[in-house]
Amino acid sequence: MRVQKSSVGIALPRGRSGKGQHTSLAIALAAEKLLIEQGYHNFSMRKVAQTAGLTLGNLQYYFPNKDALIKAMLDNCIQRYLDRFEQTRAHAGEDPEAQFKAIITLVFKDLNRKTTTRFFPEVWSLSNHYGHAVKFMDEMYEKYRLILIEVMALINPRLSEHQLQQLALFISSSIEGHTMFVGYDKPWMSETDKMIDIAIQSFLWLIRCGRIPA
Amino acid sequence: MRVQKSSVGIALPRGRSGKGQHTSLAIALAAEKLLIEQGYHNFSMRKVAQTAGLTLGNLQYYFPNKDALIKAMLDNCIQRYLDRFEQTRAHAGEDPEAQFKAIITLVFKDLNRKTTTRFFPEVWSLSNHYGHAVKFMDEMYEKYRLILIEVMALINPRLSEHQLQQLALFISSSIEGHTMFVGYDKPWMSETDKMIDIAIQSFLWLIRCGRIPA
Amino acid sequence: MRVQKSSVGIALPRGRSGKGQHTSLAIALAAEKLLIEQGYHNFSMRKVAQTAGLTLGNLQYYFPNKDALIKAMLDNCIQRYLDRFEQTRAHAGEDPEAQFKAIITLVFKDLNRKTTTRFFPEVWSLSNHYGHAVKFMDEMYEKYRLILIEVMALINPRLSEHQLQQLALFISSSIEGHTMFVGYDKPWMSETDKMIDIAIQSFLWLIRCGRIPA
Amino acid sequence: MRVQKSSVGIALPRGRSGKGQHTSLAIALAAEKLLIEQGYHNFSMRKVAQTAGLTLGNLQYYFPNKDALIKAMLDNCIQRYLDRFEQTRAHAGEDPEAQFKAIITLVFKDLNRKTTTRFFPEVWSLSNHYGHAVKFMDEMYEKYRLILIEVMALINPRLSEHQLQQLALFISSSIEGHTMFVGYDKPWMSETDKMIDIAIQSFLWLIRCGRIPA
DNA sequence: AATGAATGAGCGTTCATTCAT
DNA sequence: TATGAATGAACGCTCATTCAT
Repeated sequence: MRVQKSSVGIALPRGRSGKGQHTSLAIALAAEKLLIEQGYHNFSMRKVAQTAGLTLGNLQYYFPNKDALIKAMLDNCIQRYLDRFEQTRAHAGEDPEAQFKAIITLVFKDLNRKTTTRFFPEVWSLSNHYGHAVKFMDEMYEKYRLILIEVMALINPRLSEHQLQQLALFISSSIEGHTMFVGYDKPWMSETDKMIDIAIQSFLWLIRCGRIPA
Repeated sequence: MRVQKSSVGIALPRGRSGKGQHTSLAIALAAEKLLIEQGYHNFSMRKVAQTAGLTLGNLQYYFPNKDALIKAMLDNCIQRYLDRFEQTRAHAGEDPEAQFKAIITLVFKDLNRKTTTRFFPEVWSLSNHYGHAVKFMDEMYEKYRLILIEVMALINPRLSEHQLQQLALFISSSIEGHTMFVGYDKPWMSETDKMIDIAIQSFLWLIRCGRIPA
Repeated sequence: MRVQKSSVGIALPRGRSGKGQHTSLAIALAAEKLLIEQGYHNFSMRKVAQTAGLTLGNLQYYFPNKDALIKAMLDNCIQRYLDRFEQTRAHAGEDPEAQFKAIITLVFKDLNRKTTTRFFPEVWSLSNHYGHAVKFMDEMYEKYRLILIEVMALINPRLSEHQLQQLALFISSSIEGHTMFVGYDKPWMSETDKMIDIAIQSFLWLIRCGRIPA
Repeated sequence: MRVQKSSVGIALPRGRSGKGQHTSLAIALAAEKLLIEQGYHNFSMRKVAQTAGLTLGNLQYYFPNKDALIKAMLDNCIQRYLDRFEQTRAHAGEDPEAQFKAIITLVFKDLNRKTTTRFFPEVWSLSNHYGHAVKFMDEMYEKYRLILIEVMALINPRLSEHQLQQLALFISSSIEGHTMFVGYDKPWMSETDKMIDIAIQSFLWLIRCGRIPA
């Protein structure tokens, strides 16, 4: 395997310096677009190459096999989602309850986006037979829950670490489950706001008064 | 086994008479098994044939194309899931709250089964690009919600039709969302019982006191 | 091979007695229709069975293989074309020249029919690799030429047998060649009458004054 | 061999640069050979690949589908036939009548070649269900007729454009029709010369004295 | 970095044919 | 006569991957 050398003499893997880095990113984005637009069963190296405007040979210079490409695509994706969470929380001001409401609302509204509606079910399916998707999900949802935990702890400081963990798991799972029903082009898309209402009510009730098991 | 061959010589669709009906069913089950075991991206006519112990040619005598096979598999599957709901409810006695708890518990526990954990994410993904999967989901979840609605109406008769609809949507969506987290082989599988606890608590609170939007 | 016995005790091949004979004919006609409508590259036992409203199994009871079916179809077809020639000639009255003009006109006009335009090129192509099509063509065109010869001999009795043979070959070949140009849906279809004009002129000139080689 | 690879890096269609161009041509020729040898109903990508000494995958790298291959084969073929016409005419000297005789003789003699006898009926059949074969025939025969028209106009300058068109159509159609009768391995192959005699006589008579409709 | 060429496997599908009933 | 079941081969096509340049 040929290795590119950067100007400071450190050996870099393919496509990690200068133009290559840019191309790698473009490929990851093209791959994500293709996955969303066509689904995993239409996700092929050839089509990614076409979507990215590359030749197949060149694509495979950057990502020598399909697994590597999927991994890169997921890695690129996870970061963007986490950034969104953090930003929302930062913009929601100091009141913990307002922060919580903002996050729940954000995540729910996000389900309406074609990108989210299409992307996650593919990943969930993928995670049943492709190891890296499992890792992707673990990392992503872990950080997601962490944010929820921090906010919930402010709302009700009496909750133990364990109880917070379980609440976060329940809440995040519940929201994800709406993807297939209120997502983009799904039959209950127009009911999203009402789902948010119900969700916020019941989640806040759980945080404040629920007898969450220890 | 009922034989539908009529005495007036009307042609039957393939695989609907005697031996054929049996083979058709065996194929649908083999297909389901394969989908669960290997995922949709490994779901091919050849592999279904192999799983069912048939030659490819013979499989395609029964199901002339892949769509027809998938349709048959889903149709076969939907019925079995709905039957389970009904049975559970029937066995749960007369108390509506007990019935509700039994159903929620059943559905949650069902998520632990490998079959369920693997099957549904594939269908959700499928439903983004295969029409019949959409229809399958619509029918299946509609009946599922109907059962929830009936029981909830008994628990709190003041809830309007609309409110019941929305509650059912929220509850069923929330439960489905746990598939990827407490399902078979998933990292939080052992927390299932605690999730059930939380779920039942918050769902019952919603049914009794929640200000569900109209 | 099972052999049916007729009422007089003579063994008949499949499908030659009573209902069977009728079905055999229906199959031959369905086969011809399919060939014309879809071309030889879409000509399969299955499609013939479907066109004829039979099951594949039953079709193959009458014609145990594809060759036998094609043979039957061609045999059935040849007779109908020859009958048309004879009838035309009979209806054209006593004047030989009028008879000749009538035949030429008939054959040319026949090229405009979808049936003829589509059928013959398939047979010509078939005759390059399927023995029975060669035999079909030989028989059919031989009788066709015979009719031309009889009429031409009346127009110019000085022509030798050999000369008549060659004239008939030239004339029939020339007309057949128009199939691909003035046939049904072909670019020069509307010029058919003018081609008939030219053809009759030049053919009559040849018959009367041409120095046809001996 | 000209190499078309440009220096500015513009992507070329597959098989147009260097080695690829050579392979593309070899494939087209192999395809033609197969069509002639085995007929269209035996014309498959696999057999073309085998004839050309390629793997199926590689053949489909050059021609991504069967249509593209057939198109390339026909396009390659048409040019060679037209070149022959032009050459013949050029070599026939200045006398228009001699040119005409030379062309008619060439085309007739060409029918005796296995290549021609087998190729054209396949194309005629193809043109009933494959669009590009229609285009192939239109272009090819149009140029063919154009050459005839030019020569005939010199023989009899009084003929109108329209009359020339019709004569050319009649003459070319008539000659084509002989393919199935005096072609390679056909029953009247040995009579070719006599057919040429008759054809030239009657065609020249038509050109000079025929009352060709306006 | 980038391209074009090549391989071999697998896919969904159609088909002629055989056979038991 | 007629039907349904089954086989095995072939087809057009897409694909991941490898390699030379």
